[in-house]
Amino acid sequence: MSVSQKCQYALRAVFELAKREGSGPAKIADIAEAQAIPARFLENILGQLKQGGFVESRRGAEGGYLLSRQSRDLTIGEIMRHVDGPFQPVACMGERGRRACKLFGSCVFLPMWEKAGAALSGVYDNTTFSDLLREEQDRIRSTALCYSI
Amino acid sequence: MSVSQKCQYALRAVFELAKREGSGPAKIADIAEAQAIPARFLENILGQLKQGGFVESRRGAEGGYLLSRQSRDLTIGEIMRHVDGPFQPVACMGERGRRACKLFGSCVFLPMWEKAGAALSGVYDNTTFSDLLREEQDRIRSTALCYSI
DNA sequence: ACTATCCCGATCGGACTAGTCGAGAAAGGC
DNA sequence: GCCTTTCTCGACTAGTCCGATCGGGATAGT
Repeated sequence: MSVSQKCQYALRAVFELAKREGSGPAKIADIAEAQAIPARFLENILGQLKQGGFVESRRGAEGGYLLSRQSRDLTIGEIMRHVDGPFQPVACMGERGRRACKLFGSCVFLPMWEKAGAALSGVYDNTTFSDLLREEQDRIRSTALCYSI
Repeated sequence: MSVSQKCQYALRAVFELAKREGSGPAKIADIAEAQAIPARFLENILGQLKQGGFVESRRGAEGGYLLSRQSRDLTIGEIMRHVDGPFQPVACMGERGRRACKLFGSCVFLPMWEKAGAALSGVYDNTTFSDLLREEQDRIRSTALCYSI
């Protein structure tokens, strides 16, 4: 049910990179400040995202991180799965857990857990970072409008 | 995302009570055995369910627990909320958390978290214990059919 | 009185989460 | 060649929460 803090940071970091798409590498320190993430912790997270092939890094002066894919092809779900694991409400889903479950195959709840996991996938896999980007744009535009009135 | 072990036990316990609807009180020990729940732990859980008004108890010999409502009017979602709390993927949903969030109202992700929570509610609030009961009946019937062939 | 059963709070170990740290390696400017 | 900037990697830690257990008490039936 709940999304780990780490995962939320990861999403915010990727979102920040999406914001800066095409503006060269972004430094850890800058991302951290922009998104209110503990800088030292963000190091770990970006490392993990790099391993997953979501971001690339440039070292040395003027280095930093870049999105390796276009934000329009990058879904929230992909990042979440990579950081927090698959959308399984309970451990006894998937091959590994099913063996350990004492009620084995006959669990009445299993179909429901699967529905729930699918429901989450439905939300998270159908939201891309460019969707969020657009939403933020819209929001900024509407508040700007408010001020102008 | 994940449902606590305690909550799974709670659901199984209520399910077991639903199974025995109309057959007098069920003892902790019996429920525990039937559903593979640590008996001592189940005590806590049933106590909590009682406080929530989901079950009633009878003390002394031939005592035990009973469902206080009919299983057809009792949803999975109600039990889950009472044991694990509301369906909030992140802490910064709801009045209390929103104040603590550093990105305050301007968080791009919030609408998505709300959608996710609603998706879960959609699954869990629309499943009653009698639904599960019926599903189990169907499953038993179909395996019985298998054997007879 | 005796027994079966629920009841309540305290407690505990172990896992996991969030976060920190130090030292090192590559890239580029001078 | 040296220095600065930046990423890189693994180890480490403090705190929190979860699953589970326990002892002793209250209560109802026989």
